[in-house]
Amino acid sequence: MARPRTPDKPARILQAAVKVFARKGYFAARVSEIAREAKVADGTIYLYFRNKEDILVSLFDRTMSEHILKGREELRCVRGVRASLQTIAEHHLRLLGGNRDLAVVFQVELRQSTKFMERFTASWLKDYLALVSQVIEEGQRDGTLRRDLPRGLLTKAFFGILDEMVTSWVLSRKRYDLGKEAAPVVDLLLRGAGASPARPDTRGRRG
Amino acid sequence: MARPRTPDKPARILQAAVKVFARKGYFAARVSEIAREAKVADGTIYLYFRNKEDILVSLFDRTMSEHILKGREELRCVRGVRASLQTIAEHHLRLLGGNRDLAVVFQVELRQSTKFMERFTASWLKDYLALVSQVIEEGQRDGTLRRDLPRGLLTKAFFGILDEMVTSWVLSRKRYDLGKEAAPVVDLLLRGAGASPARPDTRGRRG
Amino acid sequence: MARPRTPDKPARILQAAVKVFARKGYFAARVSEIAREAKVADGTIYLYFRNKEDILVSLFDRTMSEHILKGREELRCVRGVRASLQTIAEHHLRLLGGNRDLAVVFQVELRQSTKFMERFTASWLKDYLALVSQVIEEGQRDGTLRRDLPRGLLTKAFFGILDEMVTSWVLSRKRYDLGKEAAPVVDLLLRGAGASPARPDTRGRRG
Amino acid sequence: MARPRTPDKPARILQAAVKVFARKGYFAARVSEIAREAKVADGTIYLYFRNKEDILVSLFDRTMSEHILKGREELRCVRGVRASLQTIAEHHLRLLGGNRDLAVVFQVELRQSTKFMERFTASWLKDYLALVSQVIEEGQRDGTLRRDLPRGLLTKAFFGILDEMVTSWVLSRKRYDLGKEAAPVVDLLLRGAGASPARPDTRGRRG
DNA sequence: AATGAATGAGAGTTCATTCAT
DNA sequence: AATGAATGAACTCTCATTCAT
Repeated sequence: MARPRTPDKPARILQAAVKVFARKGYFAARVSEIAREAKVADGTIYLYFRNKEDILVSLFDRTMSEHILKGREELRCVRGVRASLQTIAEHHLRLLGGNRDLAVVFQVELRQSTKFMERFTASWLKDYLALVSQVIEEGQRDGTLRRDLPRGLLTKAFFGILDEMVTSWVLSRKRYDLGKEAAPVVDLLLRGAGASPARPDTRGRRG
Repeated sequence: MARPRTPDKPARILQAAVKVFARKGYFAARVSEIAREAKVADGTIYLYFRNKEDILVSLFDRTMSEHILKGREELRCVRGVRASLQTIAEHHLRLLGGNRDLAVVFQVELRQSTKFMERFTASWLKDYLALVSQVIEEGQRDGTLRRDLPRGLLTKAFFGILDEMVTSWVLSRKRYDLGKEAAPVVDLLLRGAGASPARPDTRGRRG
Repeated sequence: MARPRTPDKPARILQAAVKVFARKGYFAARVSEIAREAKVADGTIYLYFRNKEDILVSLFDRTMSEHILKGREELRCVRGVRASLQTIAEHHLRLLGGNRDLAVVFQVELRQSTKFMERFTASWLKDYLALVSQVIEEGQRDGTLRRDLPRGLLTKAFFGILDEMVTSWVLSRKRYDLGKEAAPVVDLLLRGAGASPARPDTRGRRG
Repeated sequence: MARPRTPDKPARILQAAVKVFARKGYFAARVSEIAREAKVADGTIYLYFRNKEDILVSLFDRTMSEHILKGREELRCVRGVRASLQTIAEHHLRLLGGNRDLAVVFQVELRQSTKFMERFTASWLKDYLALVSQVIEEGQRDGTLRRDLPRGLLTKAFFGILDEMVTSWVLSRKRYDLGKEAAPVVDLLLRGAGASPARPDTRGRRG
C-alpha cells in the first residue's frame, strides 16, 4: 500500500493557504502558489479540497471548532462573569494576536462576501456567540449584569469590541501584545466608560 | 458644443453600483451589469471612473465625506459627551440602517482585502475616528469619562460596537430600526454592563 | 456662410498624423491624439477622412502624387541614364531624408499588412517604378545599359537599394545626409561592385 | 509524472502562427485562431509564449538563428566573393521563396513598427549583415571588389536588392522560382547595370 | 496517492466612430 | 462646420480545475 511521502498534506496545505491568503488576499491568491508553498503539485490540493473556496472554509471550520472546544473546556474551570468574559476575550485575542497571518485571514479575507459571512455566522460564529451569550445570561440571572439591556446587545457589543481590537491590530503597523487588552476590554464592558463620582476610589483600587 | 445628454451620470453609476455590489458582491459584480443598471454604455463608466475598483473607492469617498461633514455640523449644536456620542451613533446607524444596499457594501464589500482596508482606514475612517476621539477626549477632560482607560480603547470600543450592530443587522433576516439602537449602545458604553449595587435605583429610573 | 475658423484642416490633420504615427506607430496611434496634435475635435477628423486607415492612405496618396509629379518635371530637363537615375535617387533620398517622421511612416508604418502594401504597390508605387523602368528602358535601348539583365530586375534593384538606404537611415541613430548617398548608389548600380583590372584608371577619372 | 500528451507543441504553434499571420496580418490575427489552427487550447499557447508578440519574436529568432547557422556552414566550403555572395543570396531567396507564408511574415508582418524593426535589426539582422559584410571585406582586401565604395553601402545594396526581390515576389501574383534570381542579382551587383563596350568578353571569362 | 500539462470559459477595458447639439 | 460625450463591439490573457499518466 502506498503511503503519502510526507504526512498530513491537508494540514500543510491549509498552513500554506493562510500564508498566501494573508499575503495576497483570497482572490489574488493563486491555487498554484498555495501548492508551491505547501510543496505539493497543483492537482494534489484537489484531492483534499473541493475547490479554492473550500480551502478557506476548511480553514475557518478547523480553527473555529478547535477554538470553541478549548474555550468551553477552559470556561469549565472558571467562575464568575468577569472571569468568564476575560477568559473568552483572552482566548480570542491570543488566538489571533499570536498568528498575524491567521488574523489577517479571519479579519479580512473571510469577509469577502455576504455569502461567506452568512455561512460563517450560521455555523461557527453562532456557536461562539452562544458561548458568550450563555455567560451573559448567567450574569443577568445572578444579578452581576444589568437586566435592562438586551442580551443580544451585550453579546454583540462584546464581540464587536474584540473584533475591532483585532482588526485595528491587524491594520496597525505597531506590534503590541493583543492579549493584554483583554482585561481593560472586559472592565470597560462591565463598568462602562462613564466616570462615577460615587465611586471616586475605583481607579486606585484596580491600578 | 456637446452637452451630456442626461445629467448626473456619475451619480447614477454609483447608485447602480451600490445595487449591483450589494446583490452580487464586488468581485462577482460585472461592470457591464452596473452599466445596464445605470442605463449607460459600458464605456461610459470609464469616462467617470478609472476602473471597477475606482467605482468602489469613489462610493466610499463620497459617502464618507458627506457623512463626516454632516456629523461635524450636527455635533456643533450638541453639548455633553452622552449627547455627542448618541448623535454620532444615530448618524452612523441611520446612514447604514436606512439603505440596506449601502450597508452591505460598507460592511462587507469594502473589506475585501487589507489593501482596501488600509486605504480606507488611512483616509476617511481616520477622520471619523478622530471625530469620536475628540468627543472622548473632551469627556475625559471634563471628568465625564474615566481617565484610566486609554482613549484609543474607548474609540475602538465605540466604533466596534456600532460596526457589529450594523453587520449583525445586515446579516440578519429581521428588519428592525437600527437607529433605535443608538441610545442603548451609548448607555452601555457609558455605564457598562455590570449591575452596580451602589446604584440600585438605576434600573428603575430608566426601565 | 460659416467659414472654417482655421484653414486647411485636412492638411493640419495629416501633418499631425505623420507626427503621431511616427512616434507611436499606426496601430498604437490614437485618433484622439492626432486630433489633439492637430488641435481639432475628434469628430472633426471624420469630416475629412473616412476613418483612421484613410488618414494613412491619404498621407501616402498626397505625398506620392506630389513626389512623382515633381520627379517627372525634373526629369524632363535631364538627359542620360546616369543623370536621370541620379535625379530620381536624389529626389527619393531627399524627400525622406528631409523629414524623419515622414520617413518612419513610409518605411515602417505604411507596411503594416499585405493589404496596405498591395494597395500602395498597385497605385502609386507602380507609377513610381514605371518612371524608373522608363529610364532603364531608354538606357537599354540606347546601349547605355546591359540588355542581358531583365528590366524588372534592374528596376527592383534600384528601388531596393534606395529603400534599404532609407530604412537603414531611419533605424540608425546617426544623422547623416541621405541625399549625398545618391551618387554612390547610382555609380554602384551602373558600374557594379566588382573591380575591373581592365579599367585600372576608372577611379581617377571619376574622382 | 505528467507528460505532454502530444509532442512539440511550441513548434506546432509557431507553424500555425505563420499561417495565420500570413493570412490575416499580425494585428488582425486572433490568438484563438492560432490555437485552433495548432489544435491546442488558447491557454496552451501561453504555456510556451509570453504573449502574442512573443510568438512573432520567437518565430523570427528561431528562423534566423537556424538560417544564419546554415549560411555560415555552407560558406565554409565556398571560395571567392562571387560564389560566397551567390551562396548567401540563394540561401536568402530559397528560404523565403520556399515558404510563401514565412515570406509574408518576414517581409510584411515583422515590420509592424520601429520597435520591432529596431529589435530585429539589433539582434539577428546585425549578424546576417555582418556575414555579408565579412565577404565584402574579403573581396575588397583581395582586390576582387572596388575599394572606393564604402563597405556599408555594398552591404546595404546587397541586402536591399534581395529584400526587394522577395517583397516583390510576395506581392506578385505570379509564382516564379525566387532562387533562380540569385545569379543575376549577384552578377548585377558585381558587374553593374552599365554596358561596357570595352569589356565585351567579360561575361565569357567569368560566367 | 500524486503529478502537472492541458484546458477553455470568462470579463475588464479600450478606442474608433457616431450624432445630438 | 465643429464639437466631444457617448457608444459598444471586440479581444487578450489568466487561472481554477481536470485527468492521463
